[in-house]
Amino acid sequence: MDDTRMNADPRAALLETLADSGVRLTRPRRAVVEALATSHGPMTVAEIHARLQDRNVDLGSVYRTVALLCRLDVMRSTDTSSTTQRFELTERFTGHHHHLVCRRCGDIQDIDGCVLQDQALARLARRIRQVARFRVTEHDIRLYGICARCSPA
Amino acid sequence: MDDTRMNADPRAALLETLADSGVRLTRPRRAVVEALATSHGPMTVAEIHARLQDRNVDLGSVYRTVALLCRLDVMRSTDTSSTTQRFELTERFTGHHHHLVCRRCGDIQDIDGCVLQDQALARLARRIRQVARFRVTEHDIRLYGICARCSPA
DNA sequence: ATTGATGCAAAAGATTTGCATTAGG
DNA sequence: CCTAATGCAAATCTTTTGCATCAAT
Repeated sequence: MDDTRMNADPRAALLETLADSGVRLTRPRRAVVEALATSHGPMTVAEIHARLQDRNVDLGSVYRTVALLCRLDVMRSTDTSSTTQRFELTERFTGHHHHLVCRRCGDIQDIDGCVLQDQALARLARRIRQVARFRVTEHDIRLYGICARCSPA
Repeated sequence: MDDTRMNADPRAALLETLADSGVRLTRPRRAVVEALATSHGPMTVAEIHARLQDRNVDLGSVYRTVALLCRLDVMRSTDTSSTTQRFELTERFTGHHHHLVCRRCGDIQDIDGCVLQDQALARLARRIRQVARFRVTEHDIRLYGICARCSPA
């Protein structure tokens, strides 16, 4: 596990991507970018919205902003077992990382780096391509358990 | 990756678990067990229900059966990026396995076995317990890409 | 016969969408 | 000024729940 997290503060890069894409830099979009900049793991839309309390942004606009950022390949919806989607910045903004998933509260945090050997991964991908005709392009390791806040003591 | 899938047909074990738990062995429950027995990966409730077409089982009853099986630790909700939950049998019925997740259609299939070295995993878990106070109990490796059916040719 | 489970329908969440109005460029 | 984007509300989709009725034991 190496410790290179790409962007401690991806704010500038995010705003630049938005500007380059030609969309308007609106108050709701700036607000969402602010919220994302300080996240330590995938967030639900409601969580993002909650960080915008005093900014008076409509929940629907947060949904639309997240959808926009997904189209721009800036965010993606991560896997969750719950009925509520969670979104995170793509790895070009966060660096390669994996996830700690709490079985009790459902919270997900990032862990930087990767324990999979490139070599082992390549071998597996080749094998899967042969037996399942499935082309592997990315991977995620998810470690499930109980997070600090949910731990008995 | 070793190839020990625990139960080619978990049907009997499932029915036995239900019987042992003291719940009634009803028509809808038998039907759901049938559907699960032949799955090759996590399914949505709608997909399970679809396999029951002619059996005339209410969608709500499928939801309730799945919830029951989750309480009995027979199934669990797996992670998905979509807004629709997917459920799979727990590893005591399927054996340890990981997942191939299609980025295009969202379908998820199982891959038996594991590429993570026990040793590497143990080291990582220890580290995470120290730095994040998070107790790892299970893990999943997810390989994303494009499945055979979604592949151009 | 009992009572747990079902079917049906209504309710609750999460997400998406239509439309009149606002504000970014 | 022009029109993309917002706010608000209605619509949609998934999942949960209440209740009268049915069927497993």
